[in-house]
Amino acid sequence: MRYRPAPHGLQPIAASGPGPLFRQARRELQRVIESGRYGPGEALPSETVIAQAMGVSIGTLRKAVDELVHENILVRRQGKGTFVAQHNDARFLFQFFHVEPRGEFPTQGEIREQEYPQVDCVGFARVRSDEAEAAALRINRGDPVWRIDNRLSLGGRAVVHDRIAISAALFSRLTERLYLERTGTIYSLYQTEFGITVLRAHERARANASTRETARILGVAEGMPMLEVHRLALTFGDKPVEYRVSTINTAAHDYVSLLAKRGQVMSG
Amino acid sequence: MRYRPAPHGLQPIAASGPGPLFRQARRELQRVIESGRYGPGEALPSETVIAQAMGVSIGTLRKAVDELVHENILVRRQGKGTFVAQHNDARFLFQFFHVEPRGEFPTQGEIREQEYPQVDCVGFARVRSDEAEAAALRINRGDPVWRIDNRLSLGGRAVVHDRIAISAALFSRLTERLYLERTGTIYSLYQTEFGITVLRAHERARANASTRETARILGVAEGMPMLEVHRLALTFGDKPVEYRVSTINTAAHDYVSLLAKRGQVMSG
DNA sequence: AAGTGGTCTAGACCACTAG
DNA sequence: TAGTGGTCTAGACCACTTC
Repeated sequence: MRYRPAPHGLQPIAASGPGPLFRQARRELQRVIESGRYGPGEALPSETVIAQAMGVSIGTLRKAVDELVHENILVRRQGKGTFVAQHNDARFLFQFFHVEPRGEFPTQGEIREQEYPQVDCVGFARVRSDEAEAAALRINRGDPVWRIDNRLSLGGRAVVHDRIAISAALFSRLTERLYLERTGTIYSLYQTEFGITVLRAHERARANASTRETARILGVAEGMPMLEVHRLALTFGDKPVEYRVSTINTAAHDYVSLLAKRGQVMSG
Repeated sequence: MRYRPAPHGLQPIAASGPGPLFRQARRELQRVIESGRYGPGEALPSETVIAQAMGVSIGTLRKAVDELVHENILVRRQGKGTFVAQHNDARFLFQFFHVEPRGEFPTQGEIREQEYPQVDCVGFARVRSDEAEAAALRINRGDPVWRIDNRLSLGGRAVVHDRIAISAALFSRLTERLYLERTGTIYSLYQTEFGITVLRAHERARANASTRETARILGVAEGMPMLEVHRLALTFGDKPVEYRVSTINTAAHDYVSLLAKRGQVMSG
């Protein structure tokens, strides 16, 4: 008979590595998830099984899972199991979209129902990366990237021009057709077709006069004050995945800072 | 002998209220903190004492404290105790200041050392609230507010014009002198002098041409694209405390979105 | 040495989901 | 009914701070 590895692929935590036990358990869990052994939307083994496989108590294992749930890597569903997070879940739709119609600040715990924008692709090309793209994606200047331009509309009005750059080496299988015929968000495409999960992002905002190109795409006058958001999306290990510049017409819309949404707070 | 209440003021959790036990414990803790029984910077009784007083196990009590720590209401210090958070702690200095010199996105876990701005007051007056101030602070239009204008400088360059509005009824004891002679941030002043702790804030950003007033204060040309951040700062119970409009010259600086800073994520 | 928060355990019981 | 995650307990031991 051939040797058969444990079907779950989980290693017992023996050599007392650095840090507390629950953090080692967390790393081991993350290792298995990154390995692709459990894909997006799949259920992990039950907590008791994992705890036994790792040789830790269930309380310790739960603390490890808590951290991964908190970082949106896992999702718990009571009575069903613990699942690898996927981007087409409703709960992640707005994790990276922060433009809303202008309005008053919400009162009390009021939750504004958000609209997801209509996306129209206005440019798709394989080009050589410019300075900013290369620096953000940590590739060499001139290395090929896919550069995708989209117009985002809310309530029928063009509000955002997105220019997306992703490494052509990393997304070599990408085609315009694959992109246009996707269902769901582009982050869902990254995850489903390329196995790349966007976990978090850096965002920096500034004001700038609209360029001719953006003015044309959004139908505004050239030189209008526009809000420019530069985003670097990261996957496991803080590896850069996507560099995106969103140019927003804030005549009737706002960019809503994330700390606004719920009683969350930095861990410091 | 006179009856003497328990010195800590904590009530046992008897009537099984709504939700799980640790959440009731959390509410009871928050109640005592809001009551002012323990002021900013003061230590709470030890976890074992609190747990006994409430009649819950230490694990349950710790879960309650975990939540309050996560929302920056409490701070744990191993070996010393659990303390009510105060705003002049170094860890809260940048919780509400998000302007940085333009630069590349940080690589890996790199931590940028931030500079705290020099603040110069350029206006202090008691005026009748305008539409936006009244709506944000949930007072009647025309109700008096303190309106404070500051110029914030980084590296010797004027970068931000802050216009702050706070209810004059809520901060009736405020004087220009008290404001000017404060040590620390204005949030520290709210907390120390008025017992009002800012816990979190809503922020919305947009681009706008600079007004004449802001142009003068910051020394830029009128009509330049400026980044405008509207912030509503809240205390316990999501009660509004301060409405602030920050107008930022983003020629050489960025507004850094909070989700950038660490692997934190919304709780959903 | 004494007191604090931090970690870890082993097990009981509850709430939810599915067949 | 069986399996999952969610809560709660009681206690042991560790790491850090202060005296």
